[in-house]
Amino acid sequence: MTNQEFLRAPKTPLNDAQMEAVNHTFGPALVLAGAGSGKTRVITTRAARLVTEGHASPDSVLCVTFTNKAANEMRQRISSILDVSADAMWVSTFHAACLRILKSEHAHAGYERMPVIFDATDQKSLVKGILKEMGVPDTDFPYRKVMGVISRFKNEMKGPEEMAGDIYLRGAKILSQAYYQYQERLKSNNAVDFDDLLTLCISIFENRDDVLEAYRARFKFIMVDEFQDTNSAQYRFIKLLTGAEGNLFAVGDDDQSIYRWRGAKVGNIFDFERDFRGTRVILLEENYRSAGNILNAAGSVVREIGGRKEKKLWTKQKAGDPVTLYVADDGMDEAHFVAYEIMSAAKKGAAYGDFAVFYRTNAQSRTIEEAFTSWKIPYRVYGGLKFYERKEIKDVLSWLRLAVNENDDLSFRRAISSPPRGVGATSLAKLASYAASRRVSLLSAARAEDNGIGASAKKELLNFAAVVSHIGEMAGASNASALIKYAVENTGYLNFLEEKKTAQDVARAENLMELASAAEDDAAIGDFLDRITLASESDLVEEGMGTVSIMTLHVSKGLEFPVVFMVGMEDGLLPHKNSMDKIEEMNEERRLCYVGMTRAMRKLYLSRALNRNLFGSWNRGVPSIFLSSIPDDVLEKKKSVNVGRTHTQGFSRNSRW
DNA sequence: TAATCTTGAGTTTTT
DNA sequence: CTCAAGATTA
Repeated sequence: MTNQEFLRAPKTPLNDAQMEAVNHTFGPALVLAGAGSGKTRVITTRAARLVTEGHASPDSVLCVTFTNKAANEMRQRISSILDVSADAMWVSTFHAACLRILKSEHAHAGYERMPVIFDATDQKSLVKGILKEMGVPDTDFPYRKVMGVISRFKNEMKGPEEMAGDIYLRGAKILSQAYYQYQERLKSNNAVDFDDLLTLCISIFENRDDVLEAYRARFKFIMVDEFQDTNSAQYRFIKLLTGAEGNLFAVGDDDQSIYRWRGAKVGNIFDFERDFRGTRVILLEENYRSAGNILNAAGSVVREIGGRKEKKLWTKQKAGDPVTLYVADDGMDEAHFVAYEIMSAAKKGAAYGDFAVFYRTNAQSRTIEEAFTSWKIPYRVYGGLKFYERKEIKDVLSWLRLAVNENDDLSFRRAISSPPRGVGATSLAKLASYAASRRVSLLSAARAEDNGIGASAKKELLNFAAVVSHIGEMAGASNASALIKYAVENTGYLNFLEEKKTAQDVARAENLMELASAAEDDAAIGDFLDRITLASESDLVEEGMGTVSIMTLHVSKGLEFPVVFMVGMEDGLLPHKNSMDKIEEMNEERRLCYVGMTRAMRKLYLSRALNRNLFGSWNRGVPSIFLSSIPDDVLEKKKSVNVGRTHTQGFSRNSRW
């Protein structure tokens, strides 16, 4: 999983259960791998073994995971075990695998040219635009909900018709219209969204036996990581690809299922044995990561959930330090406690990279960051605003996307006003209705002589179209990085930033340079665009960076750190207030808590505050119900020592308490 | 058309 | 409190 584990791995022999899993060759297997039980090692060793023992050629193995980071790490580890190249092996995320399939098979899904991928931001503006046009009040149909419903139906392979007929769905009729429109818009932009990558592959497989057979013949062995997080579409995709021999090897842990709200079906783990007769179930129960007390405390939190696959995680490690529960006066005090503990350890020689701070909501990061800044502790926030979702990045990329795909009206709208060039809402509306009536893209409408736009805006539009065309012509000849540099300068975007010269704009200009260097490895701009829309922030987490890592509990999954702080252990935060009245959601919060705790190797700190400022008003902090699950003998309680107060010169700013 | 003010909403987000 | 989106004004 991490470098530490990787370096340690070759020295430790596999345990019996790991050995059984690695040596499993034919037929279906379900490996229930507890936190820190070496599941990545099992998958990679097995993949390598299938090849070295001659059961499979590299190109007949497909390994799917959820994050690029996990995929990259897996590939690296497999090739380091193998003496032959593992390049031919498909080790990737679900989405990247589907993208790759679609690149050859898109015609079977009704796409003449390979569609581009619209990311979350694009989806958002598409949905918002549709709702606005439909004149639906956003109080009744907030775009977030609408997007969620559409995604849910897609992942169940249900179209707008089925949505309209869903009697349990409030506002089904309107929602299904929005859904229909949404798909239409994607199609006319020659675009697909993340969900489509999967669902299109599924429908190709279901409608074209010959295509399905070809892929089945190729992928003799399929492995799935983090199986508990697969949604219906992903499971269906896997079931389709798994041929008659059923060489499907799934690894997962129902206790670490934290994406139910996104459509993940823990039930897939329970259905597995039914769907694949004769499944061999293997339990990995020995934990190699955490000290005894930490494992004990974490296990107690999740033990209260009903209907789990019962596993008893154990470790040979010593009990170690007790889990420390710090009761702070308020959020500031809590943050300064964390900073103080890290600072003291650092003075004794600990590396900042050994520490991580987890919280339930992004809003909690601010307080921690402020404390770290005042103590001069280097930190890095993971998650939050993604690099590729920053305004300046999306602005420049919109030019490139438009140049690559002239039907991309969404990118047109963004590019035309970045930087602003005297084409505003009125001209755009005219242009849009012209384009709609002739069924052409906005870009070709901009080039049209008879589009009825006023003279000055028309001139701007023609200039704009000329620059786009030029970028498009260059796209074939120059590499991605050079093209980005060209676009940054020739669209006037860099000038626009440099003229303003505020600190933010300087930072933005720097980000654009970073964008160009991020593209250096990609030859074609199209590949670069695909790669970054499928990239995520957690891909960037690296250890030994010499900085403290701070992130949400969700982002922490799959990582490990010697010392972990979990802040905000209060009812309303963890468990989150919106999840407290439904038992299933409450269980998911429990699992989330468990995931966070089991990231810790040596030392785990939990903290809560007696008073917490939320959205500008003070609330009394009620201890998290999860704390009451943890046995007293592994817990060491600490009262506030107000370490922050002395540091920040007295009861400054926010402290009324 | 673009900058500035006001209002309102705020869980998590692998791709 | 803080940020983003919409409304208003220059």
